[in-house]
Amino acid sequence: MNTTPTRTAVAPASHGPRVSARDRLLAAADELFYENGVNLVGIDRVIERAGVAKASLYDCFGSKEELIRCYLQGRGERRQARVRERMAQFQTPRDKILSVFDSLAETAARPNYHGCAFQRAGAEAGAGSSVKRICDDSRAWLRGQFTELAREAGVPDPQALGGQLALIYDGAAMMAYLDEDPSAPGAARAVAEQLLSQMSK
Amino acid sequence: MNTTPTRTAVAPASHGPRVSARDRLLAAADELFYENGVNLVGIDRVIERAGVAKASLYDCFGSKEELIRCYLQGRGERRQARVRERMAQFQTPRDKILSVFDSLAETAARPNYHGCAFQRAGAEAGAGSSVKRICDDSRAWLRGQFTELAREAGVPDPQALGGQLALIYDGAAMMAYLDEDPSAPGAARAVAEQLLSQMSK
DNA sequence: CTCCAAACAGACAGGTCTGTCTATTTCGGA
DNA sequence: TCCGAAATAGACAGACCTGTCTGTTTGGAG
Repeated sequence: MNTTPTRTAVAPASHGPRVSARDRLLAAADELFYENGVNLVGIDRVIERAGVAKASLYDCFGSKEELIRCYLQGRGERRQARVRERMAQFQTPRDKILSVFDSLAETAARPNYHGCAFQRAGAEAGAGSSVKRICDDSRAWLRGQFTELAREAGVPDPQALGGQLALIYDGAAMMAYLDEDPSAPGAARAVAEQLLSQMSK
Repeated sequence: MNTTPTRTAVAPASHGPRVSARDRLLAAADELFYENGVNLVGIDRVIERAGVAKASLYDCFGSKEELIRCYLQGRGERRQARVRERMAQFQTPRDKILSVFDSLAETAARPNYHGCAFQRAGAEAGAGSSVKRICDDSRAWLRGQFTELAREAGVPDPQALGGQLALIYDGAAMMAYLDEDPSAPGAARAVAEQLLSQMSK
């Protein structure tokens, strides 16, 4: 059900529902789940925000869990795009790595920042759930990027440095969220710089 | 209500209820809230685990929120004791700082580690709630310790270094939890060492 | 022994949650 | 114009949630 194109994804050009119920549900879920946590937000609030009937939600997604999965998938794809776009503006592995923290700084500076969606959803989800698996995938992707760049930079132990950079990223996201401290990503970037300068010697 | 000594805190030496209902409730809450998150665990599960009547819970604590507050307070006091004890075994500010990460490594290596209780509860709690305030207090205490030690170490900007160390601690706790990676605190300690060695030059 | 506070069991209220179901409306394409 | 898919409103079931209340039992202090 979650792969149904739902009539016309492109604009119907005239009256009728501007966007499909599926897209409105995803937009509402993205706001509500991210702002309040997936467990605290009920189906009723989502469909009310989306202006959609409950049956439509279950026709489109089949369950709340599947809606959460799709919400996180969208977040993941958008983060990947943001990070890749930033990285592409730089040449050296070192600058590409640091650009990830600039990307985080930009995101965390937004007034309605509520931390890393994958940290929060992963912590709320049960250990073996499919939601947790999606969070794990996104986390592994970012860590993999760091590790790959560390390898390209020619450091002696790319896996170790990749893990450290991912750890710093985690800490910055958490601190920016819980302490409402938008300077955290900048502090994390400074730590990363020290790690990189030390490594290159 | 939450400060009532409840009959006899010390062992009644004979039959009867070994420990007070209050203490059994706190022990049950400590396990269940920490393992599953404060929002996912209902009152009924707590009283069932504690072997206590529901009325006793509301006599002792008045509300679930107050029980959560007391649960977090206990966690905070125990963490403070652990960290202080570790730090006391070392002389230099540098070694005291690193000992905090050793303490975290020990905690995170336990099989039922579920991350930092204050990170998780703080993320689940609403922005202005009293639960969030307790989490903020514990986080501020740790950050303050780092900053104070950085000051004693004579670094040029103790606040900045204190924040960076707290950030690394956050990242290590998160990564150890979500990725089930018990090596994270060790990696964080290595980052801290680099920060400290660089600073001292 | 008597009294009182603590703890007990358990029903109950009122709300929210996920998910199902019925019956109706809307709209594009054949 | 007519059919079928998509969407609609809204009732409903069954479970769980927090919190209140009634009435009973227990055990130690005076």
